[in-house]
Amino acid sequence: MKLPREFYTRSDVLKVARDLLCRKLVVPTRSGKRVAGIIVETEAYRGPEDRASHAWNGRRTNRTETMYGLGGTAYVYFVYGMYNQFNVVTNVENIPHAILIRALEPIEGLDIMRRRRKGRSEYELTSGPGRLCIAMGIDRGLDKADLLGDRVWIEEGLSVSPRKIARGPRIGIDYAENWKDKPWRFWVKDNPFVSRK
DNA sequence: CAAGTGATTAGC
DNA sequence: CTAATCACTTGC
Repeated sequence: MKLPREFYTRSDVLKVARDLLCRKLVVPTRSGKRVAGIIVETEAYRGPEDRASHAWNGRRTNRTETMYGLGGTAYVYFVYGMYNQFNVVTNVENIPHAILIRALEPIEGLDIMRRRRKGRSEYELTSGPGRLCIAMGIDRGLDKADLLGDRVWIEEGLSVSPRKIARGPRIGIDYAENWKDKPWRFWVKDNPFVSRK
């Protein structure tokens, strides 16, 4: 079952980021096979007040426009000249909240992932936001894709026990001044596919 | 630990 | 228009 629209349009992005743990991210291939992974690490970004968010201070440009869309939309952008990053837009239209998916545990289509990440160990397949996009075949063609559509979606998976959730500061946002230490990164405790220990 | 890579952004 | 930056990964 795909997660319903109401899952994404909730107003508390931190809550949605936690709830996304242990859900299943699915991308079908052109030949109709499924590549999928269990979400084990997320980060919440709460524009416009969050200095770390691309939509900080109401910044609304060609790239960030996607974040102003309806909850349940994919926000995929390109960084460091090499990598795509997959995010989930939350909240209602015109409130630019989003959640970065930082790590997955591979669960379906392992053969396809291994081919796309040739020479990498099992743990390196999807343990990082750039890595998982390569393994899943996610690129900017999926920016603005509806997560209730058929190009990329998230299924219920399992709901996670609160005891299994850890939280801490977000990664790679040293520029974010007083927002950089907020514990808005969530992960599944002891899961070996989390991007950093 | 630092290079690499090019889209995006701010600032002129 | 130009220059700096970047929600990262890899190989040294």
